[in-house]
Amino acid sequence: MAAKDTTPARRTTIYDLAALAGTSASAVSAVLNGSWKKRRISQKLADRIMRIAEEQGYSVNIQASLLRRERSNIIGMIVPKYDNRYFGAIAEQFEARARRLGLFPVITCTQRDPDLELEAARELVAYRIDCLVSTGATDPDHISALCAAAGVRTINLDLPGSKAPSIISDNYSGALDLTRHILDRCEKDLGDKRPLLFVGGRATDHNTGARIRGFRDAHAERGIPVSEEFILACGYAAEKAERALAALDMPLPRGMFVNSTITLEGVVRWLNQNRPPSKHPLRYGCFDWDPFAVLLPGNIGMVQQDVTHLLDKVFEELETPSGAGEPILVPCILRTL
Amino acid sequence: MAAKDTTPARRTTIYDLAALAGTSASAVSAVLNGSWKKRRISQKLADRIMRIAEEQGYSVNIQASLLRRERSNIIGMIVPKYDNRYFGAIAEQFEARARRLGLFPVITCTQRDPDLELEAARELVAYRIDCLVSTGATDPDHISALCAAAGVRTINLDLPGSKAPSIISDNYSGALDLTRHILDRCEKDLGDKRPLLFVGGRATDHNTGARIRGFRDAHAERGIPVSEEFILACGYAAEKAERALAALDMPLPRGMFVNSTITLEGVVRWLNQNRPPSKHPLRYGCFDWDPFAVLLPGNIGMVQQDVTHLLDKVFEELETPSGAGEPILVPCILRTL
DNA sequence: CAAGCTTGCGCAATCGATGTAGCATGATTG
DNA sequence: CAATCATGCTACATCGATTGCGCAAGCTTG
Repeated sequence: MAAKDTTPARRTTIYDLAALAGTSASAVSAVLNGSWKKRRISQKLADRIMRIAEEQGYSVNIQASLLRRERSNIIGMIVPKYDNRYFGAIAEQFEARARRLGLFPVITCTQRDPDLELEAARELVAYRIDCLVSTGATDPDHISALCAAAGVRTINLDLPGSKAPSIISDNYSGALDLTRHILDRCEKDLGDKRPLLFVGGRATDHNTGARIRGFRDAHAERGIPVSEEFILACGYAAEKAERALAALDMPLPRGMFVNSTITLEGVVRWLNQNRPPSKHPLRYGCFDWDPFAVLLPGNIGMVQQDVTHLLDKVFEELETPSGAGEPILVPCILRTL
Repeated sequence: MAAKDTTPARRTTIYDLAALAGTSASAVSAVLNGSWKKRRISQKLADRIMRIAEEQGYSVNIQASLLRRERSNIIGMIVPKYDNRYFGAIAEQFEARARRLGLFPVITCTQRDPDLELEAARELVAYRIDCLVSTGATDPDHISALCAAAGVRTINLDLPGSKAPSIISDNYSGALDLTRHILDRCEKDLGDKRPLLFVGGRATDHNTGARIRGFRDAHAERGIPVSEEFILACGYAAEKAERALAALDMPLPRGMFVNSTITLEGVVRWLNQNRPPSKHPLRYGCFDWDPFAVLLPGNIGMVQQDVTHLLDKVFEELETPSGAGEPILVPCILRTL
């Protein structure tokens, strides 16, 4: 109890190491950041500095380093949620790949909240990120504008924008395939030829729009008219789906197209409480994949978005910028069950 | 095409703003970081600076700011995976709460890889984080040591360590409750009184150890002996569970205790391919919760870890440090089905 | 009206790492 | 042996924001 915690423990700096090694801070810096060969530092001095740095448990002050350097090598990503396999996989793979490229990934989860998205983007910009990947952003163009003003590139993932290159799934084709499959199975298994019910998503968001087009076109191919009441774009949240189903003003169709796994949670919950499958056999498919949802009775197909391929494109864009334009479409994988 | 991208677009600094406002950089800095009242800057000047900053879309250079300041207000977290609801919820809630406290959360996913855990910790330390929360870390003490050397506090979450305060679920009680429940149901539904099969996890990790103790004690209460072969601590990954089940050298028990949702994926996959439930009725429970797994036939209980409560404790510890000691146990919630 | 406050603000050092420019020293060449 | 060159290293300005210190002008007070 001599001095009461008089150790604010100033971290070792290159100056400390320089003193210990009897050399200059420049030499230490050069050795530690790898530029020492170009700077004609002898192997001997390099070794000594390295050894001392390790002994002292030295760790660069990135803040100081970045302040001086041109690029930060920090790459930011905003992501709506972590409550499903799709975004989870995006986050994991994004991190792994960024790291492989020597970049430092910083991912922020914005809860599908437009204000939070902007706030998070602003914060990341303050950290001088080199590039921001906006995943599933509500208003990607707003984010791009904000970043552009600070000279930060953006890439849109999952939902397209007009001010930055966008990489998204081919939602139309995915929905077309899934809808065809559900219609087939409804007819084959249940002898039902009526239109399916589309549940979940926001009618204003690009992906839901594309999926609804695919959904409608698959019906049109078969000459099945789809009236408005069959489209329940009630939002993504599980509770919203439950409420929408409860408020349904017609007999529940035998086939359903569920627009996301989180929506599926609500749908399944509602069905279990209101339409025991024994009494009301159903066939449904879901846009997005989940390993347990795959096993649900009645689930006959899940569209898995190709995360690896999507991120391939993101990192291609990162390395050789092509600029904004038509979204790059990545095919989905239909997993029939 | 006049000059080919001759705009490295140097970001606006406080000096630029000072020039525009006809004042000094100190004044600008004080106004923008809120310390201007203490520094007796007039309201009038403050307003002018604010206006100009907004017009210019100014954004502080956090690197420069942090370099000068004492604390960084960055709080780091490492997390093993994003492929399940538990860690997803931890990440989401951690971010939200950190943000509410004015901290900047940086989460890194370490893929259950001990080397990556250390590497990530080292990197976060370089960013001068104020505190690191190691979630489910393989070797939390190693991380704590590394951080301590740099004067960075650590808090262990989900898996305990001896060198930092640890906040974990009460795995023993959770496992005891779940095992009792499965045993009851096996007897009631199937008339089976044999021991359950424990599948998944690493025997060396604290949580699996505690759960196995709970598992054994619940059997002991009923006088059911559990031999070694009933404990399959084969790792967490789904494939490992499948292989372990395939290699099982005895008839498959009627009841199972599955140690995580990711393990459950493997178990269910294997069962579906090898023991159609119709021919081999089972009762199983799982430590960890998943909304779709809840609906699986045969699944009769899931233990949900209380993420909100766990994070309450983490942030309590953050605000009023108590130091290392016995892990703080947070009760789990058994969701019977 | 001099001494002492208060108000409002600017100067300059500082944080730690980086990289350019330059200075010794020894080796090589004509 | 002088001129040239390569080698190995150091000094110092710099990045942008923060902050202790101090200065000037206006206001009180006796």
